[in-house]
Amino acid sequence: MTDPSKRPLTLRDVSEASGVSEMTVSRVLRNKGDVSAATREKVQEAAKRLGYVPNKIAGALASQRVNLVAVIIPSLGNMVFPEVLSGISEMLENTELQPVVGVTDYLPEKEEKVLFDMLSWRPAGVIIAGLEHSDASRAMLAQAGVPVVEIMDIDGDPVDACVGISHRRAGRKMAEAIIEAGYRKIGFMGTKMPLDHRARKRFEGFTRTLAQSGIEIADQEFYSGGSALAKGREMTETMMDRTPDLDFLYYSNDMIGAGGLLYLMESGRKIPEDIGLAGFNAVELLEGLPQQLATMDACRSEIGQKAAEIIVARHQGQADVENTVSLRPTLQPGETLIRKK
Amino acid sequence: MTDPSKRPLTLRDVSEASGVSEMTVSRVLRNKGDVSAATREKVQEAAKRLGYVPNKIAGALASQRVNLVAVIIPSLGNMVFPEVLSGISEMLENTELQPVVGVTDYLPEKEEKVLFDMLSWRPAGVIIAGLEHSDASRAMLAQAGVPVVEIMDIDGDPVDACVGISHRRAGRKMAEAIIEAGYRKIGFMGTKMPLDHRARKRFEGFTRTLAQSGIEIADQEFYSGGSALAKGREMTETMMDRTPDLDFLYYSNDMIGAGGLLYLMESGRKIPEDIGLAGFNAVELLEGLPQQLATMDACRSEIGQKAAEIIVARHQGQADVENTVSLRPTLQPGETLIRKK
DNA sequence: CTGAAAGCGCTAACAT
DNA sequence: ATGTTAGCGCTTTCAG
Repeated sequence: MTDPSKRPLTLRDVSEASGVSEMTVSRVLRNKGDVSAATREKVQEAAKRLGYVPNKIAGALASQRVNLVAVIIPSLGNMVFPEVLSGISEMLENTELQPVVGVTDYLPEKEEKVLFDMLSWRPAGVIIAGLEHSDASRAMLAQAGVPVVEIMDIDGDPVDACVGISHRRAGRKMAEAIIEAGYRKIGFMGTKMPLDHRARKRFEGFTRTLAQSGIEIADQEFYSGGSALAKGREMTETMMDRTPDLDFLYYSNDMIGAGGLLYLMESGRKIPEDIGLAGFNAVELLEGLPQQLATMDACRSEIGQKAAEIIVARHQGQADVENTVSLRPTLQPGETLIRKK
Repeated sequence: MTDPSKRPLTLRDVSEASGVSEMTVSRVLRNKGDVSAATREKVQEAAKRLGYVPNKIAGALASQRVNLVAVIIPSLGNMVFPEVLSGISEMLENTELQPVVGVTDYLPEKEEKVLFDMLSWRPAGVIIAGLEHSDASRAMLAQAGVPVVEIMDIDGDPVDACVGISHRRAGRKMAEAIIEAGYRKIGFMGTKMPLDHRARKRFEGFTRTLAQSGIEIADQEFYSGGSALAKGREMTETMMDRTPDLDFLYYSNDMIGAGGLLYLMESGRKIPEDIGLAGFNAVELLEGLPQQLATMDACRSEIGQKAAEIIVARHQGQADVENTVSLRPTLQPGETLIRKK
């Protein structure tokens, strides 16, 4: 509030200062239509001198155009989502569109509120994490009248377009790799999942595939809140005490996996001979661990890029844009998921 | 673009559907002014049935009021900033205001662009990281006509209000603690700092204080990009090879510090007898490390809260709000900064 | 308690 | 190449 007195400048102020009509000033400032070099000069000088900042609210109302893309994600603390955002920003960089972020904290009611608030600004498109939404949210998305891309997950029924990986498949692939490597007594650790549908789907794909080989999860443990690394340690200790003969631990994310890894190394367990480990997400952090944790890349950056690409294409009027983009995560065995013995 | 045909609904549509004047519909939807329970009912029913989403663009233009607070930060990848954001969101939760985030990637030109773009939406306030801005940016902030809070840092000259810690003091305090603990041969590792003013100020405070005790940094190493944990390892290895008799390593952030810690433990160094370590930021991650790294809390969450508090107070017309809030980071010695011998 | 009229600051569509 | 006119969808203000 440095200068609370000064009313924000309007086009009119620039018009008067430059002696050019408002309309022409508007043209110059938007690089629209033909304007002589001379007037253009005058206007730009005046605008800069006054420190004019256009009022997009008025502009948007008049033109019925908003260059904002609503991006709705569960959390910023997860690192996964900032990376998706980077992908989006990158792709939007050279367009007129720009992302605006809303956070839901994994709460459907909050998602509903955030969505409503963002839609009330009439964005040019919506990118939203997940395929599970309340009825009200789905209705809003369906009625929005702009492109909607649901991201991260493809196991479900998108309102419009979707870009992501199959988490069920990811769980299945991991199970297959673990069985293939000869592990049999498997423990699972993850977040309490009622609202983390993707973690839940991975778990489902995982257990189902094990079941097909006649294997049942030997132990499991869930957490919420706190330092993931520390939780990974704690849960691993708890579980190994409870079920000492486990020969593999599957973690629903890399951070708790890293905690488990550190714990087991300190306990003197031989990895991966004695016990194997795997996480999920391929976070950068893993590169600095004493041993490379097995993981699976969730294609975070590509998801963001592809989603943004779809929004841009649709925004430009292309109707024939692909509607579902299924990305394939790659298994990175690292040094903790290797044929047993 | 699920239903590209349907033009977004307007107040008028709700008005017609409910048989109530636009004005009264507007009143109901905003809970403003007195409306009889009966009409209120009718209107709400109609609005919900139609799936009406108010147009904030029109509303903002008419009322000259926008409930958005621009929050401009260098990066989302740093974890520091999401935490500041949480503090802001938390504080704004029960007000009519809501944060909108812009990211600068530590680039002054991008900051200028982001600021310009955000100001063109006429936000109710601005929270922006750092005290160093281009002349153009400072001018925009000064002219914005809304409260501006510069955060993270207080060593400098705020445009309006500011909330943060003194990074010079933080560097000094760490130096004092290290000297006090008896370490003398000190190495420093950090990011290449031309644009990270806060890291630079910590470094300055640190070296200056050492100098006063006649100590000079014995070795230093800088990095950019890549996995911070891995970089911490690499740099530490490089430095210990080059200068084997170092007895303390000060890292400009906890992630590289953690990498260094893991590396040194693997190398069989006794910590903190043999060599001491410290980072900066008190990130949650540290809780899961095999040994608790010394660090200093940057008061991230409080900074966000306080900044938001100032915006809210000013927004409500309080002119007498404190202008500079200096928070005091606490040194957490952990297990890696303890009296030598 | 409810309604009618007059803009908010800009741009689309038409002049000139 | 430049200017004029009429709104965009809502809220403010003032009348009932």
